[in-house]
Amino acid sequence: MQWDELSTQQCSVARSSIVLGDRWTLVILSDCFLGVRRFDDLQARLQLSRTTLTQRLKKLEAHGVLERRAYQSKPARYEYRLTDKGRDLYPVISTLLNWGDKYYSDAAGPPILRQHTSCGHDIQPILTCPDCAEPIDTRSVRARKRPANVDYPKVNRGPFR
Amino acid sequence: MQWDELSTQQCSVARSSIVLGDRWTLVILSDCFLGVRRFDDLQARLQLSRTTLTQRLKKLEAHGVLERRAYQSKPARYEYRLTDKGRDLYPVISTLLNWGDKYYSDAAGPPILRQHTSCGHDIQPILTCPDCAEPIDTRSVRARKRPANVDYPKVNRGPFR
DNA sequence: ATTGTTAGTTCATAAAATGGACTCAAGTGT
DNA sequence: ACACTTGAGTCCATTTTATGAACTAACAAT
Repeated sequence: MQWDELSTQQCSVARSSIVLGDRWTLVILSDCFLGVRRFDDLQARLQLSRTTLTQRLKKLEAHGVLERRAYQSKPARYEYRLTDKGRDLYPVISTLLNWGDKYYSDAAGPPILRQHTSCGHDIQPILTCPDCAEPIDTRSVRARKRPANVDYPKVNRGPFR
Repeated sequence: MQWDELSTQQCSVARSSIVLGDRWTLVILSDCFLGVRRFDDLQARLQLSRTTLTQRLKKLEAHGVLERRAYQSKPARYEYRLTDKGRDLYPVISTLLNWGDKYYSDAAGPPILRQHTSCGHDIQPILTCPDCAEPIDTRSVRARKRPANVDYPKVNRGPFR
């Protein structure tokens, strides 16, 4: 199977991966969350080829994660901004950051700190249950297919029922 | 810059991306969290080429995310299991799943449900502050470089101070 | 008139991904 | 005894992507 046919899978991770599971894409988004908006800034900071950057930005725009908008007209210049859909990726980037902080920091700790503005602490956000507020990890969750429904395709993913 | 030189960046997302920011890697891990352990099962379920799967598994093993272990010896057969470091990626996969559920589900809802075993609800875990327990999004966190320290390299990442 | 800035494109080369066949070491069926 | 199957890969030719360096268009500044 080709990489981009993966979207046909009934799996949200697979579908998300089409957009995000590419070289450079996650780092580009990370920079977007840090406030970088311009082509040349992204290129200079990430040191990826301009060709690849162009392709990634087009793809992110096509998927509605970034919006390309003119910030001046003579000459026409464009910048890239996160859409609401893009901003909804914050938890993904944030948990990825947590993991990198835990396993790849030097002895001085994480290079970038995140301060929670309302309580003032430097934090590593955690996953919790929206119902009971308990912290969530692998073992506290059980995955299962959604119930069969005549009107919708049967879910064929998962080694379980 | 080549993709794998990205690790030299002082950025936890960049460092994590070397391991995860590749085609197929996130979906492979997703399957691992669902309990898939064997080469042929992964290959059949994901429909990626055997060559690519081999490379990805080797890389994940090299980075300590998966462990390759024999489950029988005549003939020798191996399976792949998440290590503790790999299990720590659950929040990344889980938030990715949330995002896919939100933007790519059909009208019948998410194809796979996650039940919180302790409270019984089907949930989409959320990010919260470990100190004050408030939900976290982009706007509630301010990023900054760690304080300068003579013994450690200065952080050169980030468009801010 | 020349130089600089920004957001790209073009093109040749290098690196990855793909698909299909093949291997190796057993185990199973007839 | 002989063919067939299983599982975890490897090998190789072809196709697809990525890389790097140079180039362009549209203006602004010196």
